[in-house]
Amino acid sequence: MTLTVDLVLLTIRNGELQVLLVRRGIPPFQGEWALPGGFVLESEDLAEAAARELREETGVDPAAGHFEQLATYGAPGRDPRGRVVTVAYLALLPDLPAPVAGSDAAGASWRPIAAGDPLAFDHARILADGWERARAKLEYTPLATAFCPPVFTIAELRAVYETVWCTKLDPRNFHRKVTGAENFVEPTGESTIRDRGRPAQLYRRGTATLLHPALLRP
Amino acid sequence: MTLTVDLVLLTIRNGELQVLLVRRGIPPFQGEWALPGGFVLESEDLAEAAARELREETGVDPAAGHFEQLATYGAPGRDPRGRVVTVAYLALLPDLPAPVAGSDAAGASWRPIAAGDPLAFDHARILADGWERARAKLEYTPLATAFCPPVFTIAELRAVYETVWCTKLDPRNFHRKVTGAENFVEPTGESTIRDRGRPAQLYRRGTATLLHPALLRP
DNA sequence: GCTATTATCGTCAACATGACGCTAACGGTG
DNA sequence: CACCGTTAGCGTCATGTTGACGATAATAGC
Repeated sequence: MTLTVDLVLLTIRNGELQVLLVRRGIPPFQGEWALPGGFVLESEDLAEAAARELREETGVDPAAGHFEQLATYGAPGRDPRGRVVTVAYLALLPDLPAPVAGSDAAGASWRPIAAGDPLAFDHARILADGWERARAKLEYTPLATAFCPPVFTIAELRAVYETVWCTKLDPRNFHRKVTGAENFVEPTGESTIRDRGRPAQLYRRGTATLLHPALLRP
Repeated sequence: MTLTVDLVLLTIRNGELQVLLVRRGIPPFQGEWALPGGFVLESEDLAEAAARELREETGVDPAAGHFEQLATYGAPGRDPRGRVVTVAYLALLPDLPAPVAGSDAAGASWRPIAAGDPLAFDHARILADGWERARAKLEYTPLATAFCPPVFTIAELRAVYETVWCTKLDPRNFHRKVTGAENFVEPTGESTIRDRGRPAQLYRRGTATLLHPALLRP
């Protein structure tokens, strides 16, 4: 029985939801895209193994965004080489200035999730589950901020929702909802100009862990 | 690397939330309560292994209630005998007329979850996670019906919520909410007398898989 | 200045919710 | 059979949230 961890790393770049994929260097599925992952060592916890892989493959500090266990996949035929069970972890990360360089898998790159690249093993299913988990968590938790840098505008936060949900949201209602929710975001007092138009206030993450009431998908 | 499945089987009996526990016959933790579970066979999927254990330990058909993967636990020291990773499954079951008899584990019995029995391994944590999952799922899915027999009254459904959430709900508002939600429950046309008082209509599960809007905990 | 653009505040109707009054329909009791 | 305790189910009302959208503010570019 072989146990691995696989990572669904999501981020938002260029206004698209992207996922970190690696090109497989060895069979099976050689040359195809796959989720990054690796073996669980004898002495480490599952979350540790996932965090280690995250650092190795991307140089990213797991504390930068959000990190949670997604699900475990163990269908008998999922790896042609034998019985491999994998514990999938989901991470939501801000667009990182120091990405994949200098890391283990030079073949790793951010790919638009909507591109629908064919994936090795059952990774398409794992990715779909991760995306759905992310969509759901945006509804009832303030985790959208995990996609944002430490300081951000309400419009940037709204773009996260619009990107993950593939919808458009009313800027005025969104602003009211987010600034009205207890401890979702807190103002820094600063303001900035990101695009054209009136300067926007800057916010940082609040202390809330749940959104009450939820911000439901349209 | 040893892989097992453990089961968090919840049901409501005598107006209490109860969990199926077994007395361990062998060390470690001999004589203590533990969640039922067993090894995953080479040829079976994880959900299959969990369903097989469910049948073996309780004689219950997994289709009777609701069944889902909960999470995976693999801290290095969680089993003193060596590295054992366990995939936990959660089942919500109606109060079954033909329970544990004639099954594998004669030592299995339903225990009130509130009793706070000390559990072997990290099973207290797994049970707590399962209970919390159940509480959360009642909010935004119609899964409360999984605790009910095929036909039930609104008051019985309300008792499920009150038991799992440890609260009291207003019978009138609950009735309005449940009967007003699309496809949560559908009337059978029959009515019955369960306690004292006016006879109640009988309902069966509807086809909905999500509750919209949610039924939030007070 | 003037315009395009974005941020933020306000307004209003529709809807959902919590609190609670009221009537209906039973069983039990004198 | 009248009466009462009990539970089911309907209606009402004040309150809070949401969606749609008008209005104003503050910037860049021309």
